Amino acid sequence: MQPPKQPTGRPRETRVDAAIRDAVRELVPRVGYAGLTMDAIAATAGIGKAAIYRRHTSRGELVFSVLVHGRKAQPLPDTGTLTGDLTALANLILGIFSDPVTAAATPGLLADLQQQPDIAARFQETFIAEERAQITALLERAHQRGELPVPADPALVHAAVLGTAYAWLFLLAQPPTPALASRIAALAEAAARGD
Amino acid sequence: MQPPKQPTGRPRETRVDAAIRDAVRELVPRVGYAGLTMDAIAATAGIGKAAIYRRHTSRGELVFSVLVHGRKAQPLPDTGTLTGDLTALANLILGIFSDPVTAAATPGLLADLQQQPDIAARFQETFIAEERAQITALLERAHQRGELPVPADPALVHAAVLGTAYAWLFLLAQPPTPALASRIAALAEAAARGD
Amino acid sequence: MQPPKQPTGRPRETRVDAAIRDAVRELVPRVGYAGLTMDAIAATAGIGKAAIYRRHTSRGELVFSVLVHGRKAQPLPDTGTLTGDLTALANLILGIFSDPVTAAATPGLLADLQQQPDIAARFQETFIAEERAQITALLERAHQRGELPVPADPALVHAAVLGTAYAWLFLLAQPPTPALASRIAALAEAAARGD
Amino acid sequence: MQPPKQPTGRPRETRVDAAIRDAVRELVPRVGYAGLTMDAIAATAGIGKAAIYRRHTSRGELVFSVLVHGRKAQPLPDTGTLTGDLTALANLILGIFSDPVTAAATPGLLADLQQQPDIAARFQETFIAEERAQITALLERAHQRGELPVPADPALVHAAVLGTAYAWLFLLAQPPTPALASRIAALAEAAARGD
DNA sequence: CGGTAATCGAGACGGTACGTCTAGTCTTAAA
DNA sequence: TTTAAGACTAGACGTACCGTCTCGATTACCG
Repeated sequence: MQPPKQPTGRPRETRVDAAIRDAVRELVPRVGYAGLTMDAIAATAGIGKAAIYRRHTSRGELVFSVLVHGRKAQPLPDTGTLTGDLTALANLILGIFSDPVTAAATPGLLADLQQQPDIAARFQETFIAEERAQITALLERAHQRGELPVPADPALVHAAVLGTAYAWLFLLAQPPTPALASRIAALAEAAARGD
Repeated sequence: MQPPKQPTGRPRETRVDAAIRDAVRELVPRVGYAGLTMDAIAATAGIGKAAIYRRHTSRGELVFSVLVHGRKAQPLPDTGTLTGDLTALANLILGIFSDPVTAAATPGLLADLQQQPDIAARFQETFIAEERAQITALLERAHQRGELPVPADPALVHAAVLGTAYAWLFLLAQPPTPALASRIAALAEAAARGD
Repeated sequence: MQPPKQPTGRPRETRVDAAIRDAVRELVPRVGYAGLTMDAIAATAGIGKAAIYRRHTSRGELVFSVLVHGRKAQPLPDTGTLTGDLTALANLILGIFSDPVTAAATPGLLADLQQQPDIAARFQETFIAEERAQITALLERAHQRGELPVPADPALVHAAVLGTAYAWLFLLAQPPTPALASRIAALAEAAARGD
Repeated sequence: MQPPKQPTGRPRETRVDAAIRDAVRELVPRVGYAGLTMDAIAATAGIGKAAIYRRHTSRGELVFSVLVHGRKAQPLPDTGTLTGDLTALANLILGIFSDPVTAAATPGLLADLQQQPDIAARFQETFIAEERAQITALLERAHQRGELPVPADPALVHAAVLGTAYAWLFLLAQPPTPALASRIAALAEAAARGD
């Protein structure tokens, strides 16, 4: 473990980080992920491009950091039933995907992950791992309550909830219905029971 | 009914279409969707760029035409049971996603669909609509056999099968397991039963 | 000398040659020499590009043929005096350069000559050689009349008349004045006398 | 009087201007004006195309700037006689036209002037105006010495010297002879005397 | 309080792909 | 063999973007 390197020189301005974040959030819904350019971000934020590259290594890493890494973890409530917990999870995921900024950026972000292993790893370690921990916990609670006779596979439940929501919105391009979360929860519960 | 427009001038060469298709199939797994350039396609195919742009309006439309539209429809067998039919469907979808060319291109292609409504529409009308028809048919057969007391929602089954497979491979980045198809089929069956 | 090769098949249509010539003459003043494209010529003439290339080897050769080679030789009158003959010559050259089509095409044509030795040779053998013959003849007549004690150098007279007119119009970009021809004739006469 | 516009950002590098100039001078004699491409200039200069377009609006403007505008004015000596001054002028002009770079570029450059009024104006204001000033001065000196009873027309002398040299080299495609300069001077002197 | 060092906005830099355009060739069916 | 129509290869065009670098000015800490 290296010593925390005493910083010298002029300190970075928090204002710049905020301006970058705001500029990305403003631009992504308007021009899309593919139309997002570093020059436009810098111009919108009123900063220089060097200030961005001092904080982020590439455009993909920038968008990832702003949209995924910068997201505050949303805790899931313990509703007391497996169905309730899974419905809350499905609602949470649908909420994330329905946010205009996330919706516009997600497919492009996933495309970038294919080519950039380091960002893909961070995606797994943060967003995916956090969700997985929540799922593992709620399945464990259900197992302890006796709702699940055998321990469920968290990966399959994860894929079922996340994938069905993603496919509904981005592959089938259908608007979310009020009942969607509970229907996703139902099929995820079936996946958990393994029947 | 439009008149069959008498073609004049030199007809387009089938050889060029084939060369484009082969070049894309060769390049995509090697350089990825983002690294695919029109110049490289033209050079690899041994043709001029104008010949590509005469046939395709954009890189996204080109890859879509080659990989999605050019795909021959694969019929699903009637296995006689809902479980068997859904397992065959899951296997078919996993097979498509596991093809090296498709796997390398799919996330990038889906990202492009967000920005290009015309291609998105063609994606819905071809790939999605064909799959939907197959799903609708197999659910109808199951209903007639009495396996499904009430008619199932094809859209939810579709999202469940397609999305879970997609999430497993591209979001969770896990290798497919031998049991994956049958487990996807099981949760899709639960979605079909609506329980 | 090869036999005059008996032509077989469909004979070439004179109409096509005329259409090409008219199209070039129409387009050159409008779009300039640099803006002249083979497609535009073919479209304007209502013919196919192959019909042009069957008659001309390149764009430069086409414009040369139409504008220089296709020009009917204009005979100079024998005015009886050196001054009169040279003034007629200067008027002839100024007239050629003042024609809208020739004016728009000449600088571009000369630029092409630098790169295409075969066309440059034809330019020398036709336009330049014809003018040179006229100049040689009028100088010879003046010598015989006693106006020129010693034979003059036709090349210098040629350069003086042709060059001064060209420079006035295309290098100095000045409009021709009524007296210009006689003033050019005067300096050419000085060049002929060698004083 | 406009404010001296405070420059911000990274200043342009002199090195780039020099590299562009050198590349053009190297390429023009080798490939000709028509064969000169922006890509080749950028590659030869070892710079990006954007650096060229940041400085020059078109190929014509680039070559003009490098070859005409970048030329250092060559002063004419006061030889004390009209003949001597005109011979020096003719030698100067023949020298410019005989430079391999200028010779290869001049006809193409003049062709471009026909289509680009802004460059044509700069050509008049720099190259032509400088020469005209020199000619006006030497004619004035001759008038004051009594060599010219009436003031001569600088434009005609200009056209005579410049045009005869141009025609000799580029229209008649003849190699310059040792006596050429003095013969051009003689006919220009006749033009000055107006006889 | 003056020096050191990293920051800031601005924008030029090399490199590369884009989609368009042109030249000159070739291929069709019809004449 | 010609015709009109138009597809073909090859390659330059001028624009746009990425990620880096350079400028003068600014802002903290350290001695």
